[in-house]
Amino acid sequence: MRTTIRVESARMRMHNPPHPGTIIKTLCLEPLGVTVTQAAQALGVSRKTLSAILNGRASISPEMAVRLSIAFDTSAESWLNQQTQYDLWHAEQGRKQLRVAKLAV
Amino acid sequence: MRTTIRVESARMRMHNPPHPGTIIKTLCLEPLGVTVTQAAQALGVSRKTLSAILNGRASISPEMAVRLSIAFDTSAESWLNQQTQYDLWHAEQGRKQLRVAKLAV
DNA sequence: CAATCCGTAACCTTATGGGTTACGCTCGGC
DNA sequence: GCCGAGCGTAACCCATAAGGTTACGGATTG
Repeated sequence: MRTTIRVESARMRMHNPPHPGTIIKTLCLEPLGVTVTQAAQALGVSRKTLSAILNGRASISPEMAVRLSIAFDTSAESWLNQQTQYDLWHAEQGRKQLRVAKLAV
Repeated sequence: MRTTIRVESARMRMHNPPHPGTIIKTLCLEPLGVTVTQAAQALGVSRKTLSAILNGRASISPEMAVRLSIAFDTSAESWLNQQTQYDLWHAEQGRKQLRVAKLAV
């Protein structure tokens, strides 16, 4: 079974997008009744690494996205895109502080 | 007659996506006749930093994506997505080496 | 009480983005 | 032929961050 994760479009996004770890917890682990320890072992990473992601203290790395895609039969792309949206939103918060000249009109 | 069947999915892309730096060079700098030095100054980064990106030795960071969006009047998201696709393709190359157990069927 | 589960601190390694400085190469104009 | 502009990049520094191991304390449960 393939799980489809729906991501809001860039234009509709006005609020802080959730950290991907939140999605993993609520849409993957809890429905399956899998503990963090079990999931970490299945993913082949330490409990600390998974815990950091679940609690928003670490990002989804490209390799982790592939691991998630295997464990939960999803697409690695969807996980990485969620991380991208999350990172982008935070980067946009500092847009006005950047001193950048326009090169194209 | 020989029939070529093309199978391509998000999970296993056939072609190595170009590094975002290639896009910047060919679609942004060259058409505008802007030198690397000029572009670096406009973007507010060092020549070394931009050069590393243009030559595929560094990634597009979220902040850099916002800088590019200002300088070239594009969307930061598109730049970051290009980087994501690039990273993902390389991460997928090591998929079989990962020891991951399935948690969902 | 004992066993789990979990967050996380402490500590280490590796990787990477970004800055500065400096070197050598190439190329075009004078 | 000389000189400056442009460029790649090495060397070196700093900060951040992912990932690992070990260990601790708190919460929950049999």
